[in-house]
Amino acid sequence: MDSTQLLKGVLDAAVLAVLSERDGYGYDIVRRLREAGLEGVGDASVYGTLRRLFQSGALTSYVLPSDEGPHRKYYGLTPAGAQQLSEARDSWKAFSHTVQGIFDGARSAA
Amino acid sequence: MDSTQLLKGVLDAAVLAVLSERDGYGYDIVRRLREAGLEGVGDASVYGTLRRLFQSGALTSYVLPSDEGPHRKYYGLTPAGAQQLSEARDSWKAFSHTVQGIFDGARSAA
DNA sequence: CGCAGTACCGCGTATCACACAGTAGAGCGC
DNA sequence: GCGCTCTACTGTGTGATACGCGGTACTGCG
Repeated sequence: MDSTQLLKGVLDAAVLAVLSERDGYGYDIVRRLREAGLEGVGDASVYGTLRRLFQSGALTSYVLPSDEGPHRKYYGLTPAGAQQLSEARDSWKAFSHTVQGIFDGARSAA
Repeated sequence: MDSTQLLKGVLDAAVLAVLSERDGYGYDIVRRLREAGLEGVGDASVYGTLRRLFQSGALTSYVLPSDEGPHRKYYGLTPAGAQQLSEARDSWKAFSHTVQGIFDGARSAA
């Protein structure tokens, strides 16, 4: 199974969710997502998502120097981002419920 | 929210699930999926999915005449298809659990 | 005969995650 | 000082796939 396709439409929300806990920068977010179970997530995917979310106004960003490497570009949720997270969460809930229902309706390989 | 993206990676499994109940033809499957809650699913998406699944060996197909319209191309699961459904179901379970965990970890716009 | 409903395709498009490669700063060993 | 590794960010091209739109074709009805 290719969870790549499953990820679509969820990565945005996952990034927003992770950032709602606390601000973070790209490299850090990748780590956090992987620790959360999205093990296969590619770094380029996350950076791309961050750019998209930022451009759509869901995120703010500010750069801070680091003591162990190049500067870090931190991202945080805007109110619009928080709302988007909320909506994504609702969508996810409805969608996952629907899909679950379809699988439950299927008789097969227990 | 665009459930289009969420659908990716799930439509295959949804079609397999619906067919595990009983064989069906394209037009019918579209209706069944919509009734199951996937309201926005496009017919072309389903036909494309059926073709793909058939070519990958997950489905068999046979044509029957209809008394109220053109012929119908019925599809049914092969053993490989049943197994793919089973795997997809497992993937879904793990994935949805992970995503749920990420949303639960987020504090936000309750 | 035209029209609606059923049934099936094909083509072009958009989105999105990913692999891969490249840039760059900081600290380490030699 | 040089190369190496780790941290950190970015750009390009590719593949998968759902969708919109349009087209074909058969049936029954007025």
